Amino acid sequence: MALMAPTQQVKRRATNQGAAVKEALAAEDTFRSAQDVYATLRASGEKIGLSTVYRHLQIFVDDGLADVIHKPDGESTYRLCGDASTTHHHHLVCRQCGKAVEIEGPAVETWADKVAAQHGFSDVNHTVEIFGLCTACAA
Amino acid sequence: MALMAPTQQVKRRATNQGAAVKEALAAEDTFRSAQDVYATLRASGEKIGLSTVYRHLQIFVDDGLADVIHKPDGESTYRLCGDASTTHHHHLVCRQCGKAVEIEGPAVETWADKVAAQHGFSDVNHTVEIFGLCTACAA
DNA sequence: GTCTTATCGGGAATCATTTTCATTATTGCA
DNA sequence: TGCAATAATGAAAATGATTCCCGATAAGAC
Repeated sequence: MALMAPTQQVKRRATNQGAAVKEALAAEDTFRSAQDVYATLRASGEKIGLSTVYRHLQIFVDDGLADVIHKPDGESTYRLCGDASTTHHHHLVCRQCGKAVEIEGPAVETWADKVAAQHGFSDVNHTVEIFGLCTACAA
Repeated sequence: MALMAPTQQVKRRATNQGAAVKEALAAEDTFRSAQDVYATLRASGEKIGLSTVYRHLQIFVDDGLADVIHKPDGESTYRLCGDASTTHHHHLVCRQCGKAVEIEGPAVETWADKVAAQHGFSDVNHTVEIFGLCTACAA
């Protein structure tokens, strides 16, 4: 249940598949679903299985290399977000194309902690995502 | 895609099942899953189908009577939150038992709108949820 | 009471994600 | 460099929440 655990890279083998998934994510600054990444890789001739895509995406999250956003329809989307040392941040996401901008809101962080403390909640954690239509999709 | 659409109650028949679902939700101030509500109702002898539970929960959301929170594991949880005229608010949720406290953060609202505007995003929307362990569950 | 039709509900169908497990490929080490 | 130990892979099956289908049921109108 430990939260906020910093980087603690577990021994990990270097494989083509792992690199391919990372590349696919790195190629776009949008949040993408596992199914989407899988389809893209297969379309580009990559030899990889769906399970493997899921596995690597989860690994990136565990290692703090990627962020996840759970869309309202239940699908999980991933995006590389610097290494684990990167500051805590949130996202402004286009609900149409998934393009995301990293944003910070120091005030929000402190506010969240304060509110939680006032109600006696511990081991606090929060999610803040702003959705909208990017200029491109607004057309 | 119209957001923030205020109450526009469609003609709706009064049924035992609908009342039962609402009662089940009203009995607790926690976010509960459809499966959970269904199990509770059946356990208490209520004659109702799973589809019906889903249907009513969705209706409550559409009518602005309930709020939804999509848990990281993909499950959707519901909670009655006043009528549609109730002010926009967020939640401080216990990730263990689901107990929730309604909270407000006017500053967050304006911040979100400003950030979105700065990046040219329109039709903005946001989700802010604070998770933690309530005093009861911290034990 | 009777008719019209919204609502039910059980089961099949979806769909994303996870698990299983036999096969394959990396890495550490002799 | 060669090889054993074992992490990684992937195809198929399993899971689990949610939705769809459609004949049966019941609420509201007259």
